Amino acid sequence: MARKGPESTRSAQLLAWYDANARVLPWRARPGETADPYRVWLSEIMLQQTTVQAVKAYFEKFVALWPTVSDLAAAPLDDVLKAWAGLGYYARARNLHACAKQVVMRFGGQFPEGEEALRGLPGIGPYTAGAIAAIAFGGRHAAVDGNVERVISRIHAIETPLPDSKPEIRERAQALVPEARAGDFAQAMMDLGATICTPRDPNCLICPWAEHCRGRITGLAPSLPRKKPKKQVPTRRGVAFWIERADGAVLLRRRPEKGLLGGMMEVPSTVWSEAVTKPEAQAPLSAEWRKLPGLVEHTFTHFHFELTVWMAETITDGELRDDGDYRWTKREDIDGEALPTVMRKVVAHVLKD
DNA sequence: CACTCGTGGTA
DNA sequence: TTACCAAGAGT
Repeated sequence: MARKGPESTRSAQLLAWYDANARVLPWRARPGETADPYRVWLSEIMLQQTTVQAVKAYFEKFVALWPTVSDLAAAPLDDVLKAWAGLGYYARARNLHACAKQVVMRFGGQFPEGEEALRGLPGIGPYTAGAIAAIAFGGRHAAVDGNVERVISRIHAIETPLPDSKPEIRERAQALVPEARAGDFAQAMMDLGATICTPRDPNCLICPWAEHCRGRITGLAPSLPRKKPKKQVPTRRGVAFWIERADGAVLLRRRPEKGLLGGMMEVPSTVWSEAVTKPEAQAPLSAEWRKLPGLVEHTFTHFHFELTVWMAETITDGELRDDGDYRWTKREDIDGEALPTVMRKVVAHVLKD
């Protein structure tokens, strides 16, 4: 048998560090426990571009509501969207539900073990496929997320900016994955990135890889990985229409399946653009409008948003101008609706007066 | 490949 | 306040 290379030495060092420092997380199997692929998958979807802290409560809620993938697959999509409301990136919730149904229909309720098969399921991309294959099934796969990109960029002092450096990073990450304990190794890499090899001010003094980290040795570590500059975000504006019926119910509308906040509920609003012209012509119905003072502000990933609120009361509900997916919701039921955060801000803005 | 797609925390 | 960032995927 060939002598083991430097990669296996480094893998062993990191696993030893992990055994002593692993974080305890709700979705993570304790030492000796068998990983539950459903919990691994659910957590990985929720953790996409989302902090551990934000995910914890949602993860607990989901496993309480739906303990198995079959339970989740059997739930109405709207219930899933309601439970996901506030977590963001709502395409994940729709793909989560679609994926659960496929796992039941195509795989008898058991997640496939292969990275390739996992990659073909909705919402599972290169990172998540590798993570599930390694963590849930022990396959020798790298799970290359933002943490791993940072760690690998630093130990090899890769100065090529992202995303151009992705192929090299993936290659170097895969070379480090040990024959055994690939799942622990994947989680160790992420723990290292989250607790020591942090974006700002990395703590190289206690890093298990400090000795041979090219980034630390050259002094480049804190400035890595380099990234291509991103364009600045524009501002969009709109008007939301808060319409109350005589019995106190409020008019809500479901957004289109695709696009921003797809499938979620909203307080009916105009188009969102730089300048809104003739808001009253875009209202769901004709009414005497009262403009609420103040603004609802919200920042999305790629634009800032300023929403003003117009209010009106109506006697009947048979005068809607279009055949949009409207629903009258009682005031006390609004909190339970699938409202994204920006729309909850609208509700709070109206109710505070 | 560049862009779209949320939210909350931090310096 | 602004900017960046966090276990990315889909188009």
